[in-house]
Amino acid sequence: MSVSTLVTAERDTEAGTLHQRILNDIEGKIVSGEWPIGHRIPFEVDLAREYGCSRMTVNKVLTQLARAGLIERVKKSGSFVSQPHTQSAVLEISDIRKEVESLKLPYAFNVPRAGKRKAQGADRLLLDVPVGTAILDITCVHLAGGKPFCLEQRLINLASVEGADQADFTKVPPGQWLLSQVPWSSAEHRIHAAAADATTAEQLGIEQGTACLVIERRTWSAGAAVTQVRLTYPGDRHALVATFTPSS
Amino acid sequence: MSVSTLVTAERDTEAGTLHQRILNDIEGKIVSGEWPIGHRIPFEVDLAREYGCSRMTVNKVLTQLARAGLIERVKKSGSFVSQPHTQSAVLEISDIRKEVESLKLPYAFNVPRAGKRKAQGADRLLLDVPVGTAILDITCVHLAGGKPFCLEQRLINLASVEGADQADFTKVPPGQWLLSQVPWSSAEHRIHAAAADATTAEQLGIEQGTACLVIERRTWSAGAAVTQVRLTYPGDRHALVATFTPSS
DNA sequence: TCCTAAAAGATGTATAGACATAATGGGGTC
DNA sequence: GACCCCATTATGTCTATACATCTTTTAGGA
Repeated sequence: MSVSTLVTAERDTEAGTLHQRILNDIEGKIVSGEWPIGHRIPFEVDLAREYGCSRMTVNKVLTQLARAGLIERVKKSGSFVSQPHTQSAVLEISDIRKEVESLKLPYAFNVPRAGKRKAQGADRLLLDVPVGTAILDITCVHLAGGKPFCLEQRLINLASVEGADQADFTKVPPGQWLLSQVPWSSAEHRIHAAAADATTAEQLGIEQGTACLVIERRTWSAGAAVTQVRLTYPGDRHALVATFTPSS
Repeated sequence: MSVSTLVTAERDTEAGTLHQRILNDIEGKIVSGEWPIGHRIPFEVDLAREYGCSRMTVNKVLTQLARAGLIERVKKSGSFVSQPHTQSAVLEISDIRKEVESLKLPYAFNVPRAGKRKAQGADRLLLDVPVGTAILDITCVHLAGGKPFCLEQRLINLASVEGADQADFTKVPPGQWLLSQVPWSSAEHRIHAAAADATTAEQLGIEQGTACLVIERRTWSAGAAVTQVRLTYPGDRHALVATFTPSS
């Protein structure tokens, strides 16, 4: 059922390095509420004395905690336990083949539609490319155990992805191919619920109007739009799971 | 529409500190693909020479990049550009009042149901407390511009939250109160789509069967369950948005 | 009294050096 | 040739020190 799980923290309950021990210790005091929000934590030199180490070591720990958002540091004044920034969760979206295989179901996919065309005005909202840019428009149905699992509707910016027009997406699903090709990216996710329309319902083998979980992702690499994908899951059967622990 | 947006990176295109400059430089080479996945990046001593700084400075940058998942470090072998771990996104869920107010709509809420009771077997799946524990069971409807915006169904573990049984949740919504009370927490999110049942539909003023976005969150503090909440949004009207840029 | 300037106190950044740790590769031995 | 041991090498961690930077506080002068 779960798409994925991820825990950020490096949880060494039992101290490994001194760095780890100090980090866990301080984090523990914050998490437990022993040091409430707004509390000024001891100065670097005092912590250094307390743990019997140099200020540099403490400084690195505090820098890490500050980056993680647990504390805020003010020159001259000291370091303070910060208001939890709101909830932050790390959400990991693995590629769909892995997702299916982790459920111990045989994976397959088919491509009912794929074609090259010029970007139109409406595509601008999706892919962030100028009108007229050559794009690849692919629809892909992922199957788990022979039954439809997820509908993937994807646009790829041919200008920014080398060799995408030669790739054979009937052999490798586009998502997996892109993951292996495009080095790294920034991404924007949009997650919402929608009732399945007639086409979607047919392709997923569900009834029209069924509540579906829709994940739209836009990806950039070095400032240029790479791809836009819309993943539709039958909503009652699938969920995104994200586990989050402050720190790192 | 958007619940929230968060960008992790500290994007100083134009170098501030040496640390920042090296970090941006190396990250750039990875993001641009100049250093492809699996590429062994120069040794610390070589980078130190290249940037005219000490090994410690380079070491700190690489440590940070490793923590962010951009590179993997292997003793003796060197540091390598890592396979993007899959997509990771930082998802921030702010409290609902802020969410509504950021839409420039007047916020209000009402509490159709609230009561103290003992945890039953069925609650174990939700809140992770032993049967018989005293819990608070609250239903809360959040309104934006006078119209239902979100349905909140919440369980609070009275044993782990000081003063929750005295709090007046007709004045402050429970989510906001908890955020200000409980210092920090680990959380597990489950996001899925569901059709509105009769009760939900009535409370949200929508038709039965409407696709809704459901976010379930369980929160712990220092190992003890704090609260479980189920937020139901009419799906066509709301979406979660998460922006992600690699690096920390 | 009030404004300004200097001192003090905290973090920020960087260095050089030391030792620990782990993987690799190259012997040497059987 | 197979195996084990050890030197090599790159990263991991920590220290002691130095100077920069930014606030707050204090002291001084008009």
